[in-house]
Amino acid sequence: MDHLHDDVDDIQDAWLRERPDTPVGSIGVITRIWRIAKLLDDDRRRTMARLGMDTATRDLLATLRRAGAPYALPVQEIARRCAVTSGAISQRVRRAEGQDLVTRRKSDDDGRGVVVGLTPRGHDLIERTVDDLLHHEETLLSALGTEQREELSKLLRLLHTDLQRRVPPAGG
Amino acid sequence: MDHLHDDVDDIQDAWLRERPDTPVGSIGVITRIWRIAKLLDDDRRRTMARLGMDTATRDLLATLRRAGAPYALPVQEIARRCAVTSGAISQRVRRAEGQDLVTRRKSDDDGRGVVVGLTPRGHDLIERTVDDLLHHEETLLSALGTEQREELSKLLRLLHTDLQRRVPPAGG
DNA sequence: CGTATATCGTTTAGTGCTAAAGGAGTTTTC
DNA sequence: GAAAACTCCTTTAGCACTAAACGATATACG
Repeated sequence: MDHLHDDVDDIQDAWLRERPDTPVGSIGVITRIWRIAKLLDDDRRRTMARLGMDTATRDLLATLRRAGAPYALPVQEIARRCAVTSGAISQRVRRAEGQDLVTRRKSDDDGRGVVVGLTPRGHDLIERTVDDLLHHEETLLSALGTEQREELSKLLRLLHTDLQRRVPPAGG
Repeated sequence: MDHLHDDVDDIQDAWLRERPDTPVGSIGVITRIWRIAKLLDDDRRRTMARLGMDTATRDLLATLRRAGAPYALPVQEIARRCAVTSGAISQRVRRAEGQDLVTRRKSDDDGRGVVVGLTPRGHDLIERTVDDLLHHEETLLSALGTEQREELSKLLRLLHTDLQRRVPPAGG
């Protein structure tokens, strides 16, 4: 039996009290996902600040590193993989370029296209950061046992897949 | 039959391929929560824009409305309930005050304190908005059956409760 | 072919957050 | 009961995003 109770239960109860006919069923999932995402975001921002980085740059470098050699992708593809607009990537790249972490070059195939690649400095930096972060985030989930984590992943995957169909991505 | 596969599986597989010794176990939960939160955020922003509102103002008005009569709370308490800094609330209140949706008055008990209350206009606006939004968000979860939704809520509540202990709230 | 349409990346305006600093009022302590 | 410490709210600087507008190239079509 879980006698666990959180702020989100309060929110749901409050709407039920104030407006008994309003459907409150989505709150338990949606508001909790929001709140957890915010806590994780705040935590990651601080962790990155401690390492002299920021979350946006980390996301950019990690995406390029993960792509495998030669650690380069077109802007459009980075935007898709990071789930932000191409304008956001443009800004991220400009910032990272100024710190010599990435380079831009025109695409060979397409005169409009720009390919962004990791510099050695950028490669180094992400290499030194990614393990730290993933170890740390492992501990953030220690409230959940292996089985609970798998069950949670499975349900979130189902919801994520469906929402991607339902909600148009942030335009490009 | 979970032959389901999403972008997050790709991210996890890519790290495993590129750095076999890095612990990737947290990705399936944390990255998915992030992505889902972003999709929900984008969707809510658009829904609110369509209704001539914005998500920050909605959050403020909803918090006051939910508190019940007389629909007024001190800034500090709003910040806690909305899980943002008091500086953010200060800005939200200033914007909403300009549209005659809320009022500020000095607290009787504490010369430092400020109490923010809904105006009739603010009450009206949130009343007209909240049902629409909750009905809409109900449909966003329709990929999940009743039982899955309850299981998901339960696991998220467990994680949320634990993270609130672990991660310091955004100061303020 | 040449014009219309679409796509790619960038830029800009607008929004909204955190963190940190500051002014004002309150509580604690000796 | 005065000084120190704390709390409350606001303000500011800095970051980062979306949406929309804009040039530049690429593709499609009659």
